[in-house]
Amino acid sequence: MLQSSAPLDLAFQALADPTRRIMVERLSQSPASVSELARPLDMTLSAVVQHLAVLEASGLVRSEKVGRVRTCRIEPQALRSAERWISERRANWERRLDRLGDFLTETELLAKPRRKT
Amino acid sequence: MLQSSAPLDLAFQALADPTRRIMVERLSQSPASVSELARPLDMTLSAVVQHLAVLEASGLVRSEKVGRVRTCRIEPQALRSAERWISERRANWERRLDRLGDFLTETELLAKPRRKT
DNA sequence: TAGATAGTTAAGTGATCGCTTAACTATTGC
DNA sequence: GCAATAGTTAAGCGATCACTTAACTATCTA
Repeated sequence: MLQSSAPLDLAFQALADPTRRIMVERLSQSPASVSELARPLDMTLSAVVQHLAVLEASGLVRSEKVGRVRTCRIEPQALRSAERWISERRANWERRLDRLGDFLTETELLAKPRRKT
Repeated sequence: MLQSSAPLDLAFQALADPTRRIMVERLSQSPASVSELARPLDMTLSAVVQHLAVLEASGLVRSEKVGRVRTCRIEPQALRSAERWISERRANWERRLDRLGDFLTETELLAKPRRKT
């Protein structure tokens, strides 16, 4: 499925890289400049800027430049969308398992009504 | 950051592809065979098998073969880990925003104690 | 047992990724 | 105004990705 770039593609793609997760982690504490984001990372500033571009394209991070400093901050809405997609699927599956459990219990009760549960 | 393949890398990587999200979506309804997973997808069975391998490597999906049919089902635990990573970061950020809000309100109250809020 | 069904595996291909180097621009402090 | 700071951009490179084709292995059914 070539070049789909739906919002969720971009968000999960962005979160798939450990460097970018470190950046998100950092930004979840407080906003930070590009150099601050780069500090703990073992790569060139250039690489960090490129990661930042991915994060911004995904909507997970927003930034604005004042003077020569670009300040980056997290955008919780995009985070929420990704989170919701997962939780809905998981919830759906778990609801189904519950119903199945109920069904099995019922069936068992009908088959051997004397057995205590 | 070459070949890190931590569990979260694999999970988000797996979820980044729309085809694989369709497969997870399908599996969140009920278990399914490889061919059933392939039915709505516009690609060869071979490609679907390869996507399935990615999903299994990520731990999001588990499968077992009986006779010539491989039945796939969702593994909610891996889904939960990914979900939790996101929700913790988001929660962290939002808690911070709340504290900031409180601080600003307080400051405002101290500065202009007469103003009603 | 022959033919259909269900899936597997390997090899190849073009596109995208994650990075580097290098050259550059804009801002700030002395 | 000059040097340091902060970030940007383009080109290039090897690795990985999402496929395809093709050849193959089981299993089931008539």
